[in-house]
Amino acid sequence: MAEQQLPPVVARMWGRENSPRHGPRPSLDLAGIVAAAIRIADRDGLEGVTMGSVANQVGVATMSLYRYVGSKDELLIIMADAATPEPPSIDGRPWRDYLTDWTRANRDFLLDRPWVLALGQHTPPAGPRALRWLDRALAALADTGLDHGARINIATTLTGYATRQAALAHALNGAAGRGAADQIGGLTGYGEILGQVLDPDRYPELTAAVRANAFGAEPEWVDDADFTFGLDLLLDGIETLIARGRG
Amino acid sequence: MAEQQLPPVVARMWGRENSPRHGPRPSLDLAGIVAAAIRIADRDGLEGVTMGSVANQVGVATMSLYRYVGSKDELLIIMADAATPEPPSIDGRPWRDYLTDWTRANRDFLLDRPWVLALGQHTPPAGPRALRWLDRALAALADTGLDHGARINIATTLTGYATRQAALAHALNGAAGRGAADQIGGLTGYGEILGQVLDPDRYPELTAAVRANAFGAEPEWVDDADFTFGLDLLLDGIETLIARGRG
DNA sequence: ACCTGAACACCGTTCAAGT
DNA sequence: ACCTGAACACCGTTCAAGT
Repeated sequence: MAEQQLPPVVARMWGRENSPRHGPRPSLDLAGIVAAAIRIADRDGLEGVTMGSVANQVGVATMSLYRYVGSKDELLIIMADAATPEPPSIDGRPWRDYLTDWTRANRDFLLDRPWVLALGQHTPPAGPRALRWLDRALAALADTGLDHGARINIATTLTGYATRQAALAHALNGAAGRGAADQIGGLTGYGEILGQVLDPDRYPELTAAVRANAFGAEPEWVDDADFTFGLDLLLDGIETLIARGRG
Repeated sequence: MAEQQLPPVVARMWGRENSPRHGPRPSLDLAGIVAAAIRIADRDGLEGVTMGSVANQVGVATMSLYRYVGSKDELLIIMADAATPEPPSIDGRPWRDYLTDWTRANRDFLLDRPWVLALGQHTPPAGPRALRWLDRALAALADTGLDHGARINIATTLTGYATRQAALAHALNGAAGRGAADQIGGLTGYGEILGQVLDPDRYPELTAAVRANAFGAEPEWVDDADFTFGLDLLLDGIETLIARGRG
């Protein structure tokens, strides 16, 4: 009975549609459609993903897709989860080692598939893959004495960090993009743009930062050293918290 | 000469288009168009914002807008910046006090205008308002002995945290939405959904968390206590860093 | 029960014509 | 130099008709 009140998207992500199954066998399945859509997104970005292009890729009429997904929005949500890899495995490592790896893998996956970034994180994790990541982070923190709420919070904060970092790196490196957003980051040099536009009276600190070349000509300020820097900030905070709980 | 190579969006955000100015006076200006678009987004969300609806709101034909913006994408980027308030003022407060306030104000603004979340953070900050926020964060950290790179990094991490927190809170509270994404968060009870869907063997830790009621029936786990919790994690990390630099 | 052709409503953008 | 009507290409979605 409870099954019935699952939101349709969630039900579909977990293969829980009630499928009556008589009459002609379906010539497709959701997984095939989603895989095709992911292939298109990997090749052409998110704006290449069209109900038409997906149907075409799968060899079917556009309207047939509506037998398998409620709407394009639904398809996008399901795609984002299906495109997420498995989290790294723990192998008995201490929590700090593992979560460093976990967060970096999270960022790397988003750099590989930047279109997942564009899909936004407006949805609490609800797909099988997203929840695996959450589960693994909780497992890594199992022996720290932190309660479930704190552990969930930490995992959330770390994904947030990975997401932000990936978005920034992508924006600054992404000379490839066609959209208006991509004009800002690309080859032109972010620091130079700021230098041209800032009034030193209203933006004194930023002006100083630009003059100190804090935004190098190359987008080095979002490279791996910076990633580690911010991550260690977070992990130090977590370590403090654990010590406090024990002390 | 340098002015010329500003990306068009940036030039427009800072009022730097080269305006030849003869012939009939324009009956509109960018600011008016952007204000109208923001009004629509506040009322109807982002999907209410259409070149047609904006033009209508401003009393002009749809195509006239293309005299003022290069594309709809550009308009959205400019909107996001224009809708950002001024950052809180420092008033000589110590960095930790101020950055706490700064981060919370950042989140609150995004909760007020959730459509800015949907616009994504795929662009490095380039508008007058976004850069004011960055400048103020740098100012707060001026006396800490951290270099520009570190200070920029910290500001970035804190905005990332505010964004993530706002996105999550909005998703979990947002029974109001129409999209497929909003079905997951709303009234149904996020914890209940997880409970129905999780296989305890593959998701042992999450299952335990759900049983421990870590995702209360009310979405209390993204409330203010949680916000402060994660933020303090970050600030503790920063404090450690500053102390290390001085020691 | 599934697939599909035709059709609808809508939307971003271009262009040539007006003043 | 600005505004606009007409038109184009495209897209998500519905529905009734086919098998």
